[in-house]
Amino acid sequence: MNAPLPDRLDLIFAALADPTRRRVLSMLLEDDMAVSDVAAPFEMSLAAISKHLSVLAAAGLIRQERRGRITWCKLDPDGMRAASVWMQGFGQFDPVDLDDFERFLEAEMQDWTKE
Amino acid sequence: MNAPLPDRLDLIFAALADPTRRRVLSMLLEDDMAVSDVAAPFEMSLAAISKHLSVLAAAGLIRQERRGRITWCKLDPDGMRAASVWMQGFGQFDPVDLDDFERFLEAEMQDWTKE
DNA sequence: GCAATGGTCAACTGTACGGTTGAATAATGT
DNA sequence: ACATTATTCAACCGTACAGTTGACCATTGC
Repeated sequence: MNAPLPDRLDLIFAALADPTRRRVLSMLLEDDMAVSDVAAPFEMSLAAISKHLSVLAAAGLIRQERRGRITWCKLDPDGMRAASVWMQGFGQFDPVDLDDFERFLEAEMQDWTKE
Repeated sequence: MNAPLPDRLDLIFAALADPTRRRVLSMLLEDDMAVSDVAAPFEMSLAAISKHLSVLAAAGLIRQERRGRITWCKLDPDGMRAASVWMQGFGQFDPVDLDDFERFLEAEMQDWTKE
């Protein structure tokens, strides 16, 4: 069930390469959500979002738990941490600047709403 | 010239999603290299590696500097750091464990030589 | 039971990607 | 000048991916 790490990194980074999926992750950072609720703010079909969620789940970035007829989506930080640790080795081991992170998130927000 | 951040993250994560390119980055972590030297340990054509290097350069993960007839490839930690910072926000802000990183690199190494 | 809601599956489309080969460009060595 | 080395370019191939639509389960409400 646990794929070799390089393959897992393939899945994780490929999953993160899509802006829609990154935006979904940011949404889940605030709260667990049902699939429909995740899909609501997007302009694409529910099926498309469902696929994106499958990609994120396969990468170990989220976990989906079906309860009744709704499927809850929950962030799974373990997948992300694996990739993050891998990447840290290239950044000259600088301490992480959380202010930077907030600015980045803001920049993404602006992009979603600008169009 | 500086693309909006989400687009940059697209490029960065997409570049990292390929195991060949991650392996190239690990090689460059040890030393700057000419294109041919980068290509040597791989079983694919030089042109293929050249393309991979272009992808990495476009993502801001490496920088290529042509001197004479050889093109030197050098790791550019800035691109990676941008993505790393973005990711840290999802990992519960845990401190980075460099021992983990070394184990990960080893795992990748094993995979390259296994076959 | 029946209709509505929540989500996935299947088939299709267009486009991007990883790889190949062969020719082209440019700098070096003799 | 000429051959060699270093690298890219161009055209092409197969496959994977993001999106669509429509049919297909489940589960809940009346």
